[in-house]
Amino acid sequence: MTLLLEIYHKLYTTFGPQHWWPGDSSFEVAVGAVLTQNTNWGNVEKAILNLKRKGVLSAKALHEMQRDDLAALIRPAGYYNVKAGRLKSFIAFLMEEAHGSMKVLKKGTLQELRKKLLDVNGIGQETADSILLYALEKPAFVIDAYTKRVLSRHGILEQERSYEDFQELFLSSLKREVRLFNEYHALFVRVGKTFCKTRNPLCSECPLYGLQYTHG
DNA sequence: TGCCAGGCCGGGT
DNA sequence: ACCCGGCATGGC
Repeated sequence: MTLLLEIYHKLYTTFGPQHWWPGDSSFEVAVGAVLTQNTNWGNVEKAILNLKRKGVLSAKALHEMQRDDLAALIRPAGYYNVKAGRLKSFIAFLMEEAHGSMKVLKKGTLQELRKKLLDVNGIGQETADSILLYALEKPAFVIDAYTKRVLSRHGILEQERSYEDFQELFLSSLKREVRLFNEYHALFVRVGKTFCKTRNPLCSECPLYGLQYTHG
């Protein structure tokens, strides 16, 4: 068994299924992906709840809304002016590309959609992959701060390495399945939150403790 | 109370 | 090709 698969099994055994991504629709998932940029998920939930209460959690409604009005609603998510612009950029793309329909957008291929998403202002690699995986159900492996931190703390790949380097690690050794990629990334967030906080050094409580030490 | 949270952009070197 | 400042709220 490969190292990456072994890590997956250890995490899954410890934490069980994570049931990601929280959201009632693929559109909501995509909105959440933008709002959660460098932001606590709890704050994102408050922002999304505001949109739901106003009845504007749809491409059409948000497309027609003024940027500043949207900003006021998503205020709890932080960076609200920036994120209001980013949401409107994404929605303008969705309207242009798929008449505002996530279902229509889903018809594209992973590579084609990834390239187009990266051209949208405010969508970088992690957000693009999150939308691809969790909203559009394409096998894109999401690399985030937790993934990098957990892997680097266990001596598998240095934190300074690029997004592509980390992603290649997974793509080259795992079967490209949505179900696996979904659960795996969610498990990294889980283990990161539980045992791998920014401040804490490598901790012996972690299910991955003692896995592999190539340095440190 | 300061630090942190499921990044990204634009300008500078 | 990197490096950095800016963007902001809420919870512990």
